[in-house]
Amino acid sequence: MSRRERERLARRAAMLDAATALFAEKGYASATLDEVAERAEFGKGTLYNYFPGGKEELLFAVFDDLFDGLRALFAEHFAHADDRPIRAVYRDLIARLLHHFSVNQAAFYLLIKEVQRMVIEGDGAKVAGLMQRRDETIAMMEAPLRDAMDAGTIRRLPASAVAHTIMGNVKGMLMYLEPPPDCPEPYAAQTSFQTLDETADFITTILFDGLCALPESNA
Amino acid sequence: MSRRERERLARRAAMLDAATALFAEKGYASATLDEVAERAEFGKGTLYNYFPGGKEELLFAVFDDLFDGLRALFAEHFAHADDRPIRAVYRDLIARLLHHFSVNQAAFYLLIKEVQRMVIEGDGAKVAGLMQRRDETIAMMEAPLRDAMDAGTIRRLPASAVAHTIMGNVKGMLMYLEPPPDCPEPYAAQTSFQTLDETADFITTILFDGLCALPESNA
DNA sequence: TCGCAATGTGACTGATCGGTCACCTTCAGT
DNA sequence: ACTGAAGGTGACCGATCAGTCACATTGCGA
Repeated sequence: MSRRERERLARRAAMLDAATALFAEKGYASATLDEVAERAEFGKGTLYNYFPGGKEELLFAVFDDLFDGLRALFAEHFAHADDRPIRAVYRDLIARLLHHFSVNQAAFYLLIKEVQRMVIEGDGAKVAGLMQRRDETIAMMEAPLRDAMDAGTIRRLPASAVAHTIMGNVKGMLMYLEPPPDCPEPYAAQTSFQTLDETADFITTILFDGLCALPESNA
Repeated sequence: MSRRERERLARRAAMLDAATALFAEKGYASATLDEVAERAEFGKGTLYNYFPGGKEELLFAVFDDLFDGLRALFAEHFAHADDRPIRAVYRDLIARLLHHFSVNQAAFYLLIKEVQRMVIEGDGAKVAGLMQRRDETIAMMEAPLRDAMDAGTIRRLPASAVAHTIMGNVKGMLMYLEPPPDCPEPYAAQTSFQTLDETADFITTILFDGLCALPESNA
């Protein structure tokens, strides 16, 4: 039982890794199962033993992995972040998210691109499930926001919209400053920020302090 | 000269319209030239008389149209917006953008989805040109921001990053509150905002006033 | 050691679709 | 009216790829 099943899980993971990388590199539509099989070092037929639903089941399994990763990040972050100032908690969360997506570029591209595509092109039930997972994940940011609103520490606004806004700005800034992957010549020069920490500060400043609230007298 | 050429332009426009709608509905990869031809009420071969580069040339022509539309919107907006308070100017711009994309959903989906896809999957030169058009377009928002920064009205931050942030938040909120197009059942309920104006206020409040700056004493 | 059940495999198939081209229609100029 | 060039057309072609299946391989139990 153990040996066999452990191997099975390892193979499944290898396939998921290959699929994740390829879907991110070439896009779901352009990646072929032959390539996935080749990269995972299995025959194509074997993919169908592990993912009978074929290419689409593979994609959803990849999504599940990505959301699990994000949820783990949120859970871990908020577990250690009690009773610190809300702005600091979210500044660090934003920095963590930037780091997470920066290390794990495949996750980043899949979440901004393929989730989007499924939402737009996919059929009802599948999309609904996907959106629900996405919203559940993002909703993990909401409770501390609500608490802070109740405590009067931050402005009262729809918490769900604020959570989506934070996530959206993380993705947006990464998009803005990492338009690669293979980055042609005339790009990348004017990115404004050198480090992910600077980027996190920028996002935090805009979202928490606002453009209008001037820091000091200013010139 | 006149009659013939006018017709030619009208046909070209009809093809572009059909392609825009179909690319937005089904995605570039899934839309077929047969469908485009059918919807435009032309034979497929005719497409190649107007767009010898085939499907890809058609896509880039569609992009050009979309960016032209956005540029016209920016130009028109800033032409009438001298010496009003910067926050009001951008609140109205955000409302206009929301309205523009809301009316012109195809433009919205293409800009968030297919431009993204080209950036990630397309080859060097094509992507560079596309990014340049996008950046030129968004850059039209920068000058008034720089002026306001120089005047000390708003916080000094990288203007390009701020402009991309504004645009990104417009797109992000539309994404958040219109996940259709065909909208399955379990969705759409929890959108937080009833009107585009409320949405514009939300974005403006977050970006200009910030979450931390409390309006009045608050409870 | 043998046999068989479980699993791996990749050549094959059917469907799809971008792009082509030989033919047809239209219409401006005479 | 006639004619020829310009432009429209859709059946066709070749390439691609998801998914299948008959066969090979593996490893466990006896």
